[in-house]
Amino acid sequence: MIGTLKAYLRINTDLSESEIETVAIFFKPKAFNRGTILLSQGEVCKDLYFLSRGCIRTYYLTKQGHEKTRYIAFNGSVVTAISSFISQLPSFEFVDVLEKSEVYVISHKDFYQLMCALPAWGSFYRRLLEMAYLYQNKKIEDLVTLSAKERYDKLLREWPVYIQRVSNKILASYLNIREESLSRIKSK
Amino acid sequence: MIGTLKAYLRINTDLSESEIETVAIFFKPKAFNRGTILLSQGEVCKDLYFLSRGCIRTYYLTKQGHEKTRYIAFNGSVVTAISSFISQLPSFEFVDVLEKSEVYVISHKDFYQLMCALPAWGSFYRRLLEMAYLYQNKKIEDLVTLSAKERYDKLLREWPVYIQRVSNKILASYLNIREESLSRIKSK
DNA sequence: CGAGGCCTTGACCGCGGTCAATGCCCGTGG
DNA sequence: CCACGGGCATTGACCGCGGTCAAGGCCTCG
Repeated sequence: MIGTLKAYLRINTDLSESEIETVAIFFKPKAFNRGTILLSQGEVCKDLYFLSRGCIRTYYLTKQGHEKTRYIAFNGSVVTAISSFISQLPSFEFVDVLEKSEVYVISHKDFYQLMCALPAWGSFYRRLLEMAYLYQNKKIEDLVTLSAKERYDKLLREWPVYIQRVSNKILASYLNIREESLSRIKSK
Repeated sequence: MIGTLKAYLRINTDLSESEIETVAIFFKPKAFNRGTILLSQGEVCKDLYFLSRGCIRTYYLTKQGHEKTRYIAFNGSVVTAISSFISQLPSFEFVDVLEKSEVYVISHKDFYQLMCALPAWGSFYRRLLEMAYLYQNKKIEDLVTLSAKERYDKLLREWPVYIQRVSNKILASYLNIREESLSRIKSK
């Protein structure tokens, strides 16, 4: 539904109704099944996704081969491998699909051209960056001040949707806890 | 020296020479002694500092009353309580002076007005946000993949200036290690 | 039906946090 | 000028959180 995208733009940008129409043209609809890898480590991230339905995450691998999940996106949010999207250098992170998803994709090229054409689009990008910064900042605060159990409890309290929709394995890698420990925490 | 600021702007922005002159007018010189608190928790951050000489950091307090240092700025870099500067809400972090410092201050108001007036200033702000994001991202990666000793070794290898100029107490809070553990790590 | 992935449980142990005592350096004031 | 006090650094003893390794059960899907 293209309506979901337009509704998102209405709420999160200062674009006029006609500018929203213009912008929406650059977003192409796509659909993916669970397990699809949208971006691999080493590739340059050329796309930004608006997720209208489903669930997509980004993660990277440690030297020991463990997955670390940076971000999990649900319906109505935007997701990309930000570092690579910003720098247009090879990505250290993967992007993959956790649930059958419908997305609207905009290319890096179009995204930047819109920024020159529409000042409100530049403001929107700024807001995205600000949000991403605040998000990472919160994450660091949680990592350094909370115990594993406290991190889980907080997520359960504030964003129960994570616990409902995401497998333990991935939840654990998101909270930076080993799978086994998370299992023990859950069983109180 | 106002020259340091202009040199910084020449390198890090797309401003023309005359725009640099314009911008520089909004930066007011100030000097602070070691120990000065530039911003306390609960205050709204109204200033962004370009640090021409000295050393300034930002930190916050945990529930247990421990300091956690988010960022340490040396000569020639920019520092502010970003979260509060962005949101103009009360800051959860402090900003304080680690060494006698000379700075150039720009107010949030002037900063945002310049953004409307000069597109290149908007791009600069975007770049600052991008850098801040990448910095936080790296920090998370280090926190979740490296041991305390590895974090220290990495800092020593890549940014020895931290170890040279910053006290162990503050270094420890920056690396998220207890003071006592850092002491043990240093003595091999 | 079998295979592979996910989850759970158990036993073990090491990193790094905590608490406490002591030493050292430095600025400040009598 | 020296004595004192406070902050920082070091060292020791202790221990608990959570990581690691291993085994077993339970799904789902081909």
